[in-house]
Amino acid sequence: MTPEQLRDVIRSAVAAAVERGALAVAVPDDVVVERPKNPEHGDYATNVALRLAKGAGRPPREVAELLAEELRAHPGIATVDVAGPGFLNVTFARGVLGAIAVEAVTAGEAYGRTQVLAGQRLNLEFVSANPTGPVHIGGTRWAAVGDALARLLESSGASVTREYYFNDAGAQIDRFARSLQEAAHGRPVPGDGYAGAYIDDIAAQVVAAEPGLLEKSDQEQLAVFRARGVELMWEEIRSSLADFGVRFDVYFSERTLHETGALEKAVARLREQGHVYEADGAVWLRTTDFGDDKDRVLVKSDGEPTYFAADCAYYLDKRERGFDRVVIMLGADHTGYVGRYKALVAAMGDDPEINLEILIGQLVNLVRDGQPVRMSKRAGTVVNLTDLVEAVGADAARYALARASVDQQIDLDLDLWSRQTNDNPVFYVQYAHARISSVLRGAADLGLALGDPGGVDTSQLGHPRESDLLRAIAEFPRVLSGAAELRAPHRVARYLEELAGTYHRFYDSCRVLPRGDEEATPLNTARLWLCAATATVLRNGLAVLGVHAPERM
RNA sequence: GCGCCCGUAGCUCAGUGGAUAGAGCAGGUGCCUUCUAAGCACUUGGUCGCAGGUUCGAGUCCUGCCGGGCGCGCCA
Repeated sequence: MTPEQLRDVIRSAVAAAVERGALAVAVPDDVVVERPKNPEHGDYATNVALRLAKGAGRPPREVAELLAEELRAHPGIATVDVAGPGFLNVTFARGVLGAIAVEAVTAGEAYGRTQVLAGQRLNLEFVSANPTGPVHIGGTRWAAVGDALARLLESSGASVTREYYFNDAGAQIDRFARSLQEAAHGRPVPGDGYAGAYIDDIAAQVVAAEPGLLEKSDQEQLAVFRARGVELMWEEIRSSLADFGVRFDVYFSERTLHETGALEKAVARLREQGHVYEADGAVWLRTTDFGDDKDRVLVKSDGEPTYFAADCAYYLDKRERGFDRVVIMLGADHTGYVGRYKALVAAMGDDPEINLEILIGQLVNLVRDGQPVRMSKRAGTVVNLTDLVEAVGADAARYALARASVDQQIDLDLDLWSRQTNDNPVFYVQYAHARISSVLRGAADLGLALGDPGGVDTSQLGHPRESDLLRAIAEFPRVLSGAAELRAPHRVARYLEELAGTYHRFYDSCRVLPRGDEEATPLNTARLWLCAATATVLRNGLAVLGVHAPERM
């Protein structure tokens, strides 16, 4: 029996008590079933009696006793105790918990998937780094977290489009092109330009591809550096993300918004809605009508559209593609955008509480020798995605970035991570998987197979460490759906660390394979299923985080 | 000044109103002739920033204060 099934059983017990007139309450839709920390509190506990007591006008313990009586009649439940202020502590009958191992193995890759977000069409935008340089450390965090979130949402039944918005228009592209041009001529880059080895590198590639370029007119040179430079930078970004295991469904170019008249269309729509006005020679959106701090300029007095105007057009485009909700991940340095973005959605006639979700993540600080690393583009001390992957490997990098809450600033110690030792919890988790793989190989060598699911005697699994492991495995679907709803991929990582620990402790006290020339017993087979189930969950969980589950370490 | 995030063990951090607040690392003591010791057991370490409030119950919710980070352009 899974916790979800127990929840239904408890709800039925409440309904039955109401039915026979023993309890006068509304049957709750949601019943909380939790895994008690203290093993003396049974396999599962519920606070349902505490919650119903007030409505029933009776002491919690009395309500608990009533429900306990109903629950005891269930064949899968061995004991029900009323404890403390009115908790119900439930212990399953022997073998009932063990069935979870069979369920996990049988479901395989599907174990943990739910339909809690079924029917939701989501557009998830993340990274969206400008093509004027490599993906920096902050963008790398969003790559790791955003990709994990996308997988998490999908595992809960949502339909997700991963999107990258790519700012290939505007002044920063002009500065980028100018920087390339100066570098190609061996001149120092302009003060407001971009510097670094990658600029020299791309400049050289552009020149190599366009013989005679440096003899052409200034305007012609700039045009070529702009077009080819962005293209090359773009390829580098995409390939570094691909090496990181992150792919997007849509790469959306800002330039296309300018070229297709989408900006004008968006401004026209906002004007129709009556939220646009002109002042000081500029065109404004009255975002203050929707809670923003101040109104925002759409078209500057020089006639040029603002970045915000492109945002409006981009939102309109997403909206017309039929998404229920537009989710955008931004760094903490973009917190100021939330207000205006909500306002633009409202001004378009949509509901920002329903159609928009902005996830703000805190920044990543780098630390070396316990001292903060001052990053400077000009000094070339920027650490980017590729540097991080080279230093610690993609698995460790992704795991490290995804295991922290996005609300938490990360201090990434470069020395620590480049040591690549077991300071890194990813090894702890991966090691558990490798260890299980080794046991399963050993079983195969002995001619031991899992066999038919119906042939397993799950009642063999009664050791406390076995029960711990089964309960941990049973949590997985709830961990995934909870993490998806809370947009908190780090919960998956933390859960996997706990599961790995639970397995290591099981392994330490429960021998899986028969020793020497012993005959295999039903207990060996049952434990083999338990191992396989654990491996399934570790694989599925690591897959959500985009981290490999090695068979050997 | 205003807005958002954070403050939990020596360090880095978990903790969706539940019972005795946890993990990894660091420190100490043990455990490999048999399934991977990248492991396990035991152990040291806490006024959950401070003060009020809400309730059967608060690290978690509310208010105020203290401390740290980020943001408040006709930049992108």
